[in-house]
Formats: sequence, structure tokens, C-alpha cells
Amino acid sequence: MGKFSKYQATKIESKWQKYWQEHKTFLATDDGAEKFYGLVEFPYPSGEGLHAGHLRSYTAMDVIARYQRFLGKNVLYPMGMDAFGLPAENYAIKKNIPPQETTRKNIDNYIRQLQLVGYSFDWSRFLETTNPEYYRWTQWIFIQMWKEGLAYKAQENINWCPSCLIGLANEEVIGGNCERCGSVVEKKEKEQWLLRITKYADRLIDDLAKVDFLEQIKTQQKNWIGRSDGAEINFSIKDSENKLKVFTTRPDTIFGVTFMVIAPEHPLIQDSADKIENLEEIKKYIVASRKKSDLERSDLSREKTGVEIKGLKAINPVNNEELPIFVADYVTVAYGTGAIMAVPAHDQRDWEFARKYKLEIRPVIEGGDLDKEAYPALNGVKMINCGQFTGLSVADFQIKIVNWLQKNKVGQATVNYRLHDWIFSRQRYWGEPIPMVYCTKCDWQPVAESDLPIVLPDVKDFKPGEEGQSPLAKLESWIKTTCPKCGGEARRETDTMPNWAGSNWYFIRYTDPKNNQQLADPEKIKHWLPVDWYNGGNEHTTLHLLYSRFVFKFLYDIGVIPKTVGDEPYKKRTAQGMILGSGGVKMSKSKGNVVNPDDYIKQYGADALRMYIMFLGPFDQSIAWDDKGVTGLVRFLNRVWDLQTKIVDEAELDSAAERLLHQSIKKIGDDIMSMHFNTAISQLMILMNAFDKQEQISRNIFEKIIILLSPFAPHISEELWEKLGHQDSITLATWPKFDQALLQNQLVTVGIQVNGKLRDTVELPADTEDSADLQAQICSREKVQNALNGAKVKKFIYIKNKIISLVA
RNA sequence: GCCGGCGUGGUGAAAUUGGUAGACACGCAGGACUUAAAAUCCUGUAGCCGCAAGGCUGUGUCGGUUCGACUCCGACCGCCGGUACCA
Repeated sequence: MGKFSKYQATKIESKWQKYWQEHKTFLATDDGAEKFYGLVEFPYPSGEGLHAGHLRSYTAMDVIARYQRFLGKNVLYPMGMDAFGLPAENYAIKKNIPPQETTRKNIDNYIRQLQLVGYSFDWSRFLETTNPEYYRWTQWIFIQMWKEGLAYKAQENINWCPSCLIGLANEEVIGGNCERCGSVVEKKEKEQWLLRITKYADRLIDDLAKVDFLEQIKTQQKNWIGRSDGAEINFSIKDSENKLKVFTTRPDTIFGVTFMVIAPEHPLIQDSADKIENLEEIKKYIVASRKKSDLERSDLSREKTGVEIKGLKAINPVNNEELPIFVADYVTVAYGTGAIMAVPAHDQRDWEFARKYKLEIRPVIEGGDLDKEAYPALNGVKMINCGQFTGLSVADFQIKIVNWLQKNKVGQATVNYRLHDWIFSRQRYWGEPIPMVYCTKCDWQPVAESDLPIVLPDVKDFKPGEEGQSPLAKLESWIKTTCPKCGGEARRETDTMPNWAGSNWYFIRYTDPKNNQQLADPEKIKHWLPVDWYNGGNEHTTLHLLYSRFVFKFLYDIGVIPKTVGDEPYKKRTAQGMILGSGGVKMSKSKGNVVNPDDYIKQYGADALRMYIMFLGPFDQSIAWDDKGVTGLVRFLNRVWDLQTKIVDEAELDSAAERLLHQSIKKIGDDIMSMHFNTAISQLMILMNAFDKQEQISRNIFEKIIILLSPFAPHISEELWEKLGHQDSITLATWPKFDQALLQNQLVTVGIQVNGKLRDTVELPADTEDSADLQAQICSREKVQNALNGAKVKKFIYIKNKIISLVA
């Protein structure tokens, strides 16, 4: 056989990409073999194009999808674009180019890039969240939520980004700053649509037990939801109808309350303004604390400040003691009831405050050194200073006190969540219009479902108003409508949905993307869902991943998701580590260290790029990109290519090589499923190095090797497969079988330790049993004798196929 | 502070349930081919001592369990991610 020409990646890769498209190679069918639904987070098509994080996630799932096809599964690996969002709109404001146009351009670029990498997506199911035929159902879901009382409009103290002029969900505030632009987030009172995700809080926690998510993801979601069990207790205000409701996880310390604290934003100040003697002082304090950012307010090391509200006293319901009330910004309005009962003896924060303002510190659980710090008494034993309850065990009292509160109608056991309802409106243009209208007679009403989609109208001016009105608020003609209920005059909602709206349910739509009668055909949902494996970024753990679980549960509850599917959308969730720029810094356009796949594909080919990304390091760890590293994979692929020259119809196969092949078949398959892509590739290299040393390779063996390679490097594999005379795509082949008996080598090298130090090694037939003969043979070896130096062997430890350890 | 994760050669990293630490690659050094370079191929490559055989040390630090520890236990140090006066 003559010398083949050098491997020309670009030419071969575009040939096969065209082939896959024309032959619809990766079309998923809605019936037949056992299904596998592999999902990756669809991208937001930014102007910069695909970045390294996309490549890592998509390539990994592509390898898994291709492997699953080899196992005979009917694989769905879909792709789409999540194209609503701020960047396109900000760009529109700057350049006066409609977001529709930039988005179109960006989407086309993303599709081009994704195809260049050779992903095995089922492109026939491609979807865009900005398509009215898609967001028709996003709007439909909103209406269903409204009908079920899960969507409501309320005056909310929201996180406001003064630069983006937009309200943010808690999940979008990073350390007190706007997730997107980094501006310091302010608080602002605004009317907003909210979704009652808190109603699902318990299920969102409990059902984590049903799914196979990485442990850290489960923990993070649990922490984010932040369930705490405790009690709500009503303290009455002296000479007033007003009550002060507090939440506490420690009702057992109620006899230790020596003062009360409310947040500066607490309504009690307004409601009781006429009784407050030092109102001016209080107001001054409130203004000062409002100026502080969330970050400053939450700085633990900062000394606590506060002002006593003169003229108001609270009454402790258990002993009728009068308690002073303070306003202090170490209590936040956003958590619990925005008011606390302060127990300085058993809470460190209250202790610090009491010390500073010389307030009584009264212990009610025995123990601790209150001159030094508060005594949390989590494992406390005996109650003290508790009136008729003094002397009870803490465990006993914990139950008794809640009963007492309930019986006297002053409090009850309750659960509090850190999670808040989800603020679901944005005062921006580029999003799904919220399908609600306001009628002065009928209040808020959803538009008729037959009128969906409410199409986002074209506008000329994308700028939001200074006070944060949506650009749509200027479109009188669009706003004016009729009430769906009474037919009278009504006005449309001008807010749009947040960029998370479309991604809440996109994986459902993939099962039936062109359906114009319903969100998706229940039969198809039944066939494909739940998603078997979802990979994505850790940054979405408390955002998209939590939101979409909530929405899926809701759709399950109203019957859109058939009961047999269950109420969890994803069976398994994994996350890739971040890819950093060289030197371990974050990749960013401003640093100029962004990886553009186009450059690498042009220079080295998609196969080399894919393999390099997978070879970089452990999939779940963050890792720094290194330009030099690609060369190793380029060399490897060239050597695979050159291996063709050694192919013959029949060749002797020595048993070591045969065993290596079988071991590799098993290891590569196992490694793919456990996402150990780096070691799978190193095994391919070991395999290739071994066969490179052979004079000849039989056709049959070579075919097996390139099937093993093909999930990682699909293009070169297709080309070699074709050159071997196959008419069909390699993707229609099956994964080679391994022979269990061939997984172990015939001879194993066993280390010999003397007193814990390795002194010698010996080749033994596999599975050699321990025997007097073996022991004598080992002990008589020269190196062993030298190491023993005349000492007697007291103990001979033999672990079959692993090690021999002598103790002298 | 709390909750996760991690710490191994010059670099990225391997190491099934504790069983020969450094597989596989990058880089580097030497050699072959070449007028030369690139590419390719071969050899070496944890550190220290030694011509070698061989020896000693070595997986963040200190200690423990064990015939045997990167792996298990205890204390600490450092880095990364998340989160926070959460009542």
C-alpha cells in the first residue's frame, strides 16, 4: 500500500459536516429503541460568538451522545438559542440597530460555529425563544400560573440597577452588585409581577432526593432555598392596636427577650408615627442606613448601630414585661418579618448590640460565659429564669412553649425561607410581553389564549424611561385594547418577562418543537422526558436550574406533563469546570484572552480542538487554557491517519495487544460515562502507541480502534471508515464488545516490599495463589536477601496480583 | 463566619475498594534525517548522591492508624467557588 497524503483536516471536516446534514444522520425518532435525552444549556447568542465554556459542555455531551448511539440508543441531542436579553437591547440603544437584527446575525454565527465543531445535534428540532411560535407558549404558561394564583402583581421593594434601569431578581444580584454591569444595586419600590416559587420551596428541597445531581448542586440549592423551622410570635404594642410579629428559630429563648429590633424599612414606624417621641432622630437614622449598600449593611465586622424608638413599648406575651423597641440595620426587612425578638444571652448579634447600648443580658438556659460572648445553647440542658417553666429540660420546653404560644393565640410553629417569590417583570423591550391587560372594572386579566402570541411590536426607541418604564409604554396604539372579560377599555401590561422565561421549559419543546396546537404532544413528552442527562454551568444552579424545576413541577401539577414522567425534569445533572485564560485569570474580551474556536479549527481542525478540550484536565475542575497543548492532539491524529499504511486483511495479533484492545474498549466506555474524558483520551493514545509499533494491523482491529476514537474525533473517523470501504456512516456502527477474560494481563508485575519499602519486583502469572513454594522463591531472591540482611521473615503478606510485603 | 471543592515533577495531569507515586501529554535536553530549518522519528527527563550498580528523599504542614497511606483519622496552612448580621 502506498503512502497516503497528509491528513487534511479542514477539507475532510467540511465534507463530513455536509454529509451528516444531507443524510440527517442525527435525527432523533419519536419511537423505536430505548431513548437517551442528552441536554446542554442552549446559548445566549452574544456578539462574541461561542466561547470556551460552550465548547467544553457541548463537546462533552456530544461525546456521550455519540457513545450512546453506538450502544444502540435512540438519542436526542438538541440545540436552540435563548436570544431574549439585555445585551442585544443595550447594543440597540447604542447603535440604533433593532435587537431583532443583531440577534438574527448572532444566531446565524452561532449556528455556523456549532456546525464547524461537528456536533451531532438534531438540527430539525432547533428552536429560538424569540420566535413568536415559541414564546406563545411561554406566555401561555404565565397565564396558567395566573389562573392558579401563582402569578400576582405587588408593590415590591426590589433590587434596582441604576445603570441598566432594570429590576433584578435576588438571584441576579452578585455581592450587592448587578450581575451584568457590576453597578451597585439600589432598593426601589415598584409594582412587579411575581411568581410564587416559595409555594414549591419544600418540594424543591425534598425532591432533590429523587434525582442524581452532583452533591454540591443539591447542597447549593438547599442552601439557597434556606428553609428554617421556627415560630412566628406576636408581641403587642403597649396602648396600641398594632402588633409586632417576629420570626424566630429559638422560641425556647423567649423568656430571655430584653428588647426588640425592627428593620429601618419596617412599617411599624409609619403606622405608629404619632406616638413616637423622637421621630426626627429615627428618620435621620433611616435615611442614613438607606444610603448604605446591601454590602455595607451586611459587613459583619461593622459595629452595630441603632436608635431606640421612644414612646413605643412591646409586651412579651409570656410574662407581660415591657420591652424597648430599637430600629437597627442589622435586621433586614427582606428576611422573616423584618423584626426580631432580641435575646442577647443566646444570640451573638443581640449580645453585641446589648453590650453597646447597655441593655440587660438575661440567660434562660444554663451555661456559657456571658461576659465573653453569647451562649447559643444548641445543646443546652436546663431552663432558668423562665417563670413556671424554670427547671424544665430544654428539649421538653421547646415543645411546651410552642404549644403554649398556640394555645394562647400569640404564636405558632412556622417555616421560613430564604427564597423569595420570583420577580418576573422587567421594564425593558427585548423580552416576551407579559400577556396581561388592566381594566379599571375587572382589574388584571389575562388575554384570551386564542389571542396568543402577544407579539412584541416593533419600536424605534429602545431606551427605557428614567423611572424605569418599559419602552413599550410609549406605544399608545399597542397599549390600548379591550378587556377580555367585560369588553370595556383596557390597557396592556408594558413590562416584559425576564431572560429566564424562555429557558424554563425549552427542553420540553424540543420533544415537539413545531406543534402549533399545544406546548407539546403529551405522547412525545412521555416518550422523551425526563431528560436523562443535563450538563451545564455551575452559575445556573440557583437560577435557571432552580427556576426550571419549579416551572416543570407546576406543569406537572396542571397536567401538561403526564404523570408517568414525574415532576422532576432532569434525572441527572452535572457541571463542567470553568475554562480560564492562560495564567488562570477569567477570560474576557477586555483582557483579550478569549478563545475563538474559528481560529483553532482553521489552524488545527475541529477534531484536534475537540480532543484538546476534553484532554485539558478533569472535566469538573476549572482549568487554564494553554495554546501549546493542542499540538499533542494534532500529532496524535496525524499518527492515527498514518496508521492506514499498515492495514492488511489479516494480521497476527499478539496477545498483549489484544488484551490492551479489550481493556481499552471497556475503559473508554466507562470513562465517557463518568466524564473522565482526559483518561479516555490517554487510553486512546496508549492504544495507538502500541499498534504503531506493530508491523501490520488487520482491518478488523483498525475498525474497532477508530470506532473508539470517533466520539472524540468524528470527522477523521468517518473518513478512515469510508476509506476502509464502508458505504454507511461510522455512527451507524456498534461499539465493539470486550471479552471479560481478556481484561487482565497474563503476566502481572508484582512489587516486593521489605519492611514497607519497595526492594524488588517480580513477574507472576495472573491470579497466582499463595504457596510455600512461592514464598521460598520470593525470599531467596537476591535483592530481597540483601534487603533482609540476614533478618528472619516474621510475616509474609501476599495480595494477589498486587503486592508482596515482607515484615522482618 | 458558614457550606462546597482543591493542594502531586518545569507545566496540564494519572493512580478501581489503602497495594510498585508521576500513566498520558506539553515543555526541555541529546541524537537521527536535512546544505539548513520546519516537520517527523529515536533516547532521556521527580529531586539529591554516584562512572555505574545502587542508595536516600519525595504527593501543602505536623501527628496518628497500618505490613503498606496521594488515598483513612486528628490538628493546622494555603488557594478557588458559593453564601451571609438569615433572627
